[in-house]
Amino acid sequence: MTDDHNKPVTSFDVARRAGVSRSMVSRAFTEGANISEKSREKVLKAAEELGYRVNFLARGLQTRQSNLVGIVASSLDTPFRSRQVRIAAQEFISHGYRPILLTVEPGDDVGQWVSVMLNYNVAGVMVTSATPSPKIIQECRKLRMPLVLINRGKNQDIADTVQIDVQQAGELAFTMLTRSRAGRLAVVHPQIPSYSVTGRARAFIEKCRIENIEVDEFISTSQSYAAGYDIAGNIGLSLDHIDGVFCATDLLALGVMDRLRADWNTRFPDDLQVVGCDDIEQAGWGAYHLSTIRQDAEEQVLAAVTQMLERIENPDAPIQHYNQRLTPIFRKTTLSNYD
Amino acid sequence: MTDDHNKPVTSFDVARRAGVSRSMVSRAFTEGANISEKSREKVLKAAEELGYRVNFLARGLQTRQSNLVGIVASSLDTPFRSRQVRIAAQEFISHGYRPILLTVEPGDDVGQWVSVMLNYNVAGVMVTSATPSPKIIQECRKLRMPLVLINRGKNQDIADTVQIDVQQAGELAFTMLTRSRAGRLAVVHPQIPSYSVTGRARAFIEKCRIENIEVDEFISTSQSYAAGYDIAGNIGLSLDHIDGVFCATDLLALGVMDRLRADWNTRFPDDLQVVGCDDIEQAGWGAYHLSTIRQDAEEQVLAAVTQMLERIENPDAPIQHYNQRLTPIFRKTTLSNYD
DNA sequence: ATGAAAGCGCTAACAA
DNA sequence: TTGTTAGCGCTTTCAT
Repeated sequence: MTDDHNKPVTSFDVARRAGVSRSMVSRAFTEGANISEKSREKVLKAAEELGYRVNFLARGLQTRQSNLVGIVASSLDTPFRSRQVRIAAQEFISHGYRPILLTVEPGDDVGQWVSVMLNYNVAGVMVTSATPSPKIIQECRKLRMPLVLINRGKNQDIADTVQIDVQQAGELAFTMLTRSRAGRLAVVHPQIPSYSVTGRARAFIEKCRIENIEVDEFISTSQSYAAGYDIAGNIGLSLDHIDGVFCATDLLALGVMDRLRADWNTRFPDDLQVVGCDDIEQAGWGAYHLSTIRQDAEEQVLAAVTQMLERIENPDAPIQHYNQRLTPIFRKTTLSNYD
Repeated sequence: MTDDHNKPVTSFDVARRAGVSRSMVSRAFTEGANISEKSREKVLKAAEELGYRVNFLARGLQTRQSNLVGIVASSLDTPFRSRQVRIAAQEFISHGYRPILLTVEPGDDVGQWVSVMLNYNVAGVMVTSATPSPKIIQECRKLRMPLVLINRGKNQDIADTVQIDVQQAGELAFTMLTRSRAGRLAVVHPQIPSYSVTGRARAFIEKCRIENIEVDEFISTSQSYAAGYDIAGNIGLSLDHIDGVFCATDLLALGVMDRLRADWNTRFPDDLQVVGCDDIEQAGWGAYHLSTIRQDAEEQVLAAVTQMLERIENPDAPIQHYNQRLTPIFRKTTLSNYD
């Protein structure tokens, strides 16, 4: 305990103290290495006394692989996204990887961040935000750097992806709304296009066309609660001829409901049926009981992590696309369920 | 473009292609290095063509410092925590650091994770979850590894901290509740102790004692919405003699409100005044309009990041404690404001 | 301004 | 089972 030196302690120091070679130190800290129990204990003891810790960066340099992975995500403080990230981080960690978290801000170029990850020799990158450019995706591929995209569309089959079936989402919403009472519908979705969110709205509209049901389209400024609250100002004006609305995002739906209740005293589902999408925790809260389409974050992220681990294992395997199952959740903003 | 080799390209390859030495490549990628503009361009061009990227791990090995930092957080998918983490990540990134995110699960030992960070030569660690043991804190200190704790108490002055004044929080809640109508109060807080959450509840109770006001204590199983919803079953039974309740957490408050509305048709603030703490986004939602005590996540995290950067700069500076300002937010679950 | 050489802390191939 | 040697990819004196 007398070593208050400032110098970080290296394997060399441990080796000397334990009276062995540096290799032995390395072996003592390597799973399943060829070393006698006695030596290992000797080394571990010396290491303990010196406060030695393996430098993973140096190890990675040598083994040419790090157990770092990248997670690039936007809107991290949004319920659905934070859940995704929590699960992803947890899952990676449980597999021995350490996630570097890169948050994407509205103006950012996702590709830039993916690119930054390359500097760290990460074992792979998971992105759940805007879609990186094909160019950067190509680069990853060329560098054999595993890349998995969540809900960014199939992207010309050049990266592994996990996504919901937007078509199914749109149709499901339609069915949930019209099952009991066919009527005049509406959809609200954000202005800024996004594969998954815009996609489900488009699919919904398409389905309405096919079924010959009129549908009003309300464009919000974003996918947030506040955006829903705002746009509901317009929806309120059309309340007399709309009886069902599909909000492309739960958050949007919650905002819409609160505004409509406040300014028009709307009752759900009697005056208006509402269906959201995602199934965030808040959708189930007592103030809302929102009927929605569940996109299971856990299943989604687990699938993505699995894809990534598999690709790390085998970089040349064919591209994979995991299509996520969607589940209708009937709570109290729709009139009836499937029975 | 004909180099589809599998080998990662190194500074050596770039040097050869550019017809210079490896040192020059290094210089070309180093801010303010001694290199002519002409050479730099030459190198950059060659690098571009080869798809070269500096290996930060190797660089870190050499310079003995990495721009990695650790964030260890629990309950990442909770509104307040996810906001903290989003801001922290963003802030670190904007300062050129890359955050490694370690999520702590209920059974986990925080110290273990802090310890893991040490393997990566991180520049520092921020923890916003359970408190690491004094032992690990000491170890960090010994290794001169910057460590900043958010809302974990002052911890015997051995680590930098940012925290709210729990005393003030408790008193503020008391004042908000009793300003207009003194009465019988209650407090709900989670069973599992935590410096900040338990602290404010204790302070509230203490204040009640001092002011000679009776206070009922309800212990919830956690700080979640669901826990609030559950415990409200008990609160409902006492509704006839309670007219104000302080929930140690906004989430708890929201759960309490929903349950009380559902089962006892309680109106806020007429039947019962409620004050939460944190000021998460949902507290301001139309369904709640919860009066609360704001703990500004942005200010908090910025302060923590600043502390960390300062300590990286100067490891021997005296320990710092940042006491965060609390702001009462009067919305619609209390009868009046300060005026 | 540039190049040669040494070394960061580690692991892996090879000998013994 | 253990030690020796040679790098991993980079930066950094120190000459030139």
